[in-house]
Amino acid sequence: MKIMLKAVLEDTSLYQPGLSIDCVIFGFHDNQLKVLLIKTKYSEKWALPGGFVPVDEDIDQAAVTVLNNRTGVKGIFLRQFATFGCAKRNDSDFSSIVLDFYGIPKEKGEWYTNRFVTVGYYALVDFSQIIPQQVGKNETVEWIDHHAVPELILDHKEILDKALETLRMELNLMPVGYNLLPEKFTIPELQRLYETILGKKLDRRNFLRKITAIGILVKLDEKKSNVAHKAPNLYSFDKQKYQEVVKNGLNQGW
Amino acid sequence: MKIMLKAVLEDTSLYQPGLSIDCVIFGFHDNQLKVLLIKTKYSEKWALPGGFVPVDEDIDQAAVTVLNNRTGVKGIFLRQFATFGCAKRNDSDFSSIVLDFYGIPKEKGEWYTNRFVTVGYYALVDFSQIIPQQVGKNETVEWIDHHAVPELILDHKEILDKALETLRMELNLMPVGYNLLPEKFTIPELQRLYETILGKKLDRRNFLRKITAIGILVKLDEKKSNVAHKAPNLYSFDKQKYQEVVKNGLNQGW
DNA sequence: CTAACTTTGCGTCATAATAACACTTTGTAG
DNA sequence: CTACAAAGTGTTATTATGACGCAAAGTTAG
Repeated sequence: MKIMLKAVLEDTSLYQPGLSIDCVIFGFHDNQLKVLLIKTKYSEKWALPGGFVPVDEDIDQAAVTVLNNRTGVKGIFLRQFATFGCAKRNDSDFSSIVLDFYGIPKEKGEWYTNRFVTVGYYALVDFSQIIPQQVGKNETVEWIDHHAVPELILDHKEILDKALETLRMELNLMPVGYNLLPEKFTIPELQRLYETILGKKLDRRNFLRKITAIGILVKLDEKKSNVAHKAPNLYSFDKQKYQEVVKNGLNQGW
Repeated sequence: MKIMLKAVLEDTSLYQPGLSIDCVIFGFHDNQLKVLLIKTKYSEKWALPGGFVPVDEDIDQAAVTVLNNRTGVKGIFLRQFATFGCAKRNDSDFSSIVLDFYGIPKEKGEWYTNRFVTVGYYALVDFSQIIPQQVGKNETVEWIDHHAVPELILDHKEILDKALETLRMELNLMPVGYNLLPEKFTIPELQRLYETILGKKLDRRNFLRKITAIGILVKLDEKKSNVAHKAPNLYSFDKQKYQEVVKNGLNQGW
């Protein structure tokens, strides 16, 4: 949220006032659902990667920019899920600390101390292809297991929770995996992804049946190597059909 | 969106800049899904009821205020569904027309001519209990069949479409009807509500089976009177169970 | 008054989707 | 070569769904 705050304050007229973007960036590694978080130097707490919205730019585009800055990857799954506008988001103590840290005088930082509303986006990215980008010297970017998320600034925890809740719900409407797994993967890996997102165990055999019934998987003539026990078969997604299903949706209740 | 624009411009520091609320208010009458729309005097086009956000107020609360102003009813179903922030929303031609109409000089109306991002909410209300409220003398408020929606200002049509799409999707996650129907209603009425929202016919007998299986209906010892043909039985919702199901959700795909 | 018609209410039946579970295969580790 | 762990491939019982049939209740047309 404070990407290039200094630069923004140089000419605040270029940015939408009182509006920010926050991204919940999910990755999958070691059977863990990871979230990309930022450790700021001006606070003990962590934060979601975020940014501001140029006045002449779509908010969706601004979210893409945030994502590119943090992950260096383009063309990934990104979806708006909610907008957060509690009045108490206006934590002037917090913004004062940030301004102090950067040595910005209060008059100049007034734009930033006003009440902010933030639009939440969540992204699904391939962990193995993303090297967290350090933006500026004053923060560290890290993948953190979603079960081990430390205290976050402001209402970022609430935003993160809502993102995960939305992702869980969207699992019923679309397949997931194309964006979170490498090109080639195994069914057990895909299953563990689902289990991790849902937070519960699934039956191996029933999972296979349901997931293949969707018609988005391509069984490769290749097995995973260097694994303990029986080598699982490798699969990849039929990108064409995958996109179709994402677009048209799965189970329609009515 | 231009409720009390004049009053707002009196002291713009009290309002969140560049941010508005737009409400898609659904009602059900004569087997038609109705939307509450505003006919403004300064344009041939219609608009969604909207408003601005006081800086010290939650956006959800601001949406409630809009709703109360328009329908005069409190405690109704209201849900945020998306935020619209296309750069082209910044239609300066449009805002100039509005300012001209109200006779507001350009300097004073600068706050309003800036680019706006709007948060979309949709509401479900009992048509029979709502008398559209006229706010100010320069606009008319009317229930309009969602199939007969005229041309709307800016991207309001897109917002309306997205609201309906969201409502359709949410039908798979929760029951609907408590907010749209009168206290007592018949199964055929409820079915027609579902059919209207979904835009397709449902089988009478299968509908009854599915809807009763949810366990939210109470069969009353009373039949609808003054109707042609066989008098249908009246039902009401078990409010307790209804709320539970809305909270916990229906079909879990996984 | 009666026959035709419309709508409601309550079923059935075949099929599809889901949950629960058993056995075999393949490779590792000791 | 034996024990073990994970993968792959079933089966079966139960439930949910979709497609219909038929009788009851009330209205309308002649």
